[in-house]
Amino acid sequence: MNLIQNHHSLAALYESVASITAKKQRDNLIRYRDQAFLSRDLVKIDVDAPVSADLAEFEISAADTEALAGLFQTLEFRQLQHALSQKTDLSDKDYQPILSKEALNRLIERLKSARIFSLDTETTSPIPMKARLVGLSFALQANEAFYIPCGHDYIGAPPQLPLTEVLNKLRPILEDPAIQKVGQNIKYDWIVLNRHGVKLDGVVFDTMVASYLLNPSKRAHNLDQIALDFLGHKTIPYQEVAGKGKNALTFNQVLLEKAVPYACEDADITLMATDVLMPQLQEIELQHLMENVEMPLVPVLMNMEMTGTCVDIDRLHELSKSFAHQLEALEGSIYGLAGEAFNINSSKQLGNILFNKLQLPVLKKTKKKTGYSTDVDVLTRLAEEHEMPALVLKHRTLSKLKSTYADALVDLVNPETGRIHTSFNQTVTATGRLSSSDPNLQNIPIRSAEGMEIRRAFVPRKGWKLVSADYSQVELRILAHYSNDRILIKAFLDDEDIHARTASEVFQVSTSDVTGELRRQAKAINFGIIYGMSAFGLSKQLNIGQKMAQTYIDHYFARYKGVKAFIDETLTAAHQSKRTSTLLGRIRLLPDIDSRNRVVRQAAERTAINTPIQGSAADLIKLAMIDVASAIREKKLESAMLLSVHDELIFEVPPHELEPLQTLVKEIMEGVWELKVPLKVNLAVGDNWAEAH
DNA sequence: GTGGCGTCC
DNA sequence: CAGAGGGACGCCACT
Repeated sequence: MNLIQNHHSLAALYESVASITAKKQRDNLIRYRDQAFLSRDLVKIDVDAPVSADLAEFEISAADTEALAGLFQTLEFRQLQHALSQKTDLSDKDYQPILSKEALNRLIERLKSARIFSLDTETTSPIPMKARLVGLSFALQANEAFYIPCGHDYIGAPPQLPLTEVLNKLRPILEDPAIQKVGQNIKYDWIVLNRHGVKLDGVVFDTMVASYLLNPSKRAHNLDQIALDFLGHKTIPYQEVAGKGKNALTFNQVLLEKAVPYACEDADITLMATDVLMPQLQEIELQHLMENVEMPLVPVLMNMEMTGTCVDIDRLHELSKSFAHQLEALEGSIYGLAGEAFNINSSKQLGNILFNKLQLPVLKKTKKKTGYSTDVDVLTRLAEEHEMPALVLKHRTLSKLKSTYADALVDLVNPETGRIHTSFNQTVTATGRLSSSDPNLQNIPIRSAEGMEIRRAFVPRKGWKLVSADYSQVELRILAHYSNDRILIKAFLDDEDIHARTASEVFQVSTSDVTGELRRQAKAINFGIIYGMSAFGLSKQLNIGQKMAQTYIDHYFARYKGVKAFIDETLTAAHQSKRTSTLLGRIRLLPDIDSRNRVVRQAAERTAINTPIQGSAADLIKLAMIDVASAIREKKLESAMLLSVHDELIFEVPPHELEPLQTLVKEIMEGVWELKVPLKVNLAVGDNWAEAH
């Protein structure tokens, strides 16, 4: 039996079901599949493995057909199916364009006296640091919304109110903290408005963030999804308005006839969704997290993104050139050993050379068993038998550094600001962490010497310094707190080297006899505990036998009895409640915790253990970011928070603020929450990110 | 669009 | 007996 776990096979399943169901049903099924996949808690069906790669030949057993039939009859499915089969119905909607001063004045009067309203911006780009404002929409009550176009410039576009005038008139409302606003992904609009000279205030709710808190495991929290999930409403597809592919229009080119209903619907749905989401947050006690953590974090992230980070473009160019030279030399050597030229970046071609031509032993297949694995593990072991694998590894490293960092970062420098503006996404990770993209500044290299050179290209503005503040062993401290483990707590109270302490306990030697090697092994054990690693995993990690690994784990739990108890209790609670939660009450649903499939169930159990630890660390750093940001504002410091990398914050600091900034950051971060062990923050200062570490 | 791989915490 | 480590993002090849 094979569990449907990915989009591809689920799609295949639906395709095959479709062949045995009516045509109409089939269309709905196919349209349904994204949603079905999304709510992993809804669809969980075992089917026989595909008999061929051809999707059409996917076979389902009688029992599975029955299970599917059951699925089709669930209320949730039928509702979604119904919603999806509907054409968007605008007949009961009152959506109006605002084209005259009089109409704008009337709208403004209503906005002034509104209890709460939603707003949405339409722009020329999905990148808020580049977007130009094209229009704004507002909704004050359900089924009614207004769109103020002020930048549609296609030939024949009707006369519109000038952007400056619109913003000047709206400014007192938008900047009034007492007038409550809601939005969908409001950080985007906040940045766009900020760049157009309007400092939004009074933002109390973001539907995207709310949807995320209710179920952080969902694939997406966009408005279309929210409309479907929470309102059973099918929204106007963006493609219908702007087209798709390379012919897609930017919103300034969209006809008003199409723009008005689309833009109005966004504001309308946002407001209606707010009414549904707010009580749901209250019901499961997420309101505190929403009001005191996630919403206050939004403008903090906005400021970080808008400030951006300075990079030394010349250095990146130099590095790219140097990498290119080294890659060329490596290619020559590798082709020589292979006896032919091939694409080293293709694991398929590389596998052919290594395992067919050179007849090296196959140590591992790829995940889907379709080919030979050539990952770092395999190549490292093969390096003992042949010269080529080591050269390929070197090639991989340099190729990665060149393409992903040296070359890509340069392209993301904003021409207006000369800096790199990452996006911090607040609604992506299942645990509560932030993620960073375009570019991802949370995975800038640090381990290898060449990687460090990339990090060296991250610099402060002229005359300033970079300061980093990182939580020391924050996850293990949280484990100590949760488990109340005697040994762990004492170790942190005494500010011991935690991995050395573990080595001493597990290997039964005095701390003075802990060698580097023992400490390394203990470190792997500590992380293994947090991640729920098995004896198999540990044995692979440490290159020891599985028996030995199991012995280590047994020794660990014999010494750290509190940790053992914590894991047992957490699992019991998870099985009982089908969820797991963090220090601040963030939740993660665990639909698979009682799965009859052992692999699936155990994965859920690891999640149940890891999420409170990883997620609580995320809670704490988010709180710290909010407090540090307000302290910087209150003390009127020039220093700016630039980045957050899971347990670390990076600041750009003028020389005269170095001392006060560091004191303040350390105090706030260490004092952000009282645990049974102290929180510890390490500070570093430098002229680039490599030095400030 | 998916799979393989590698970078980070 | 297979499958056995949490969370991300992004590049390249391939289909």
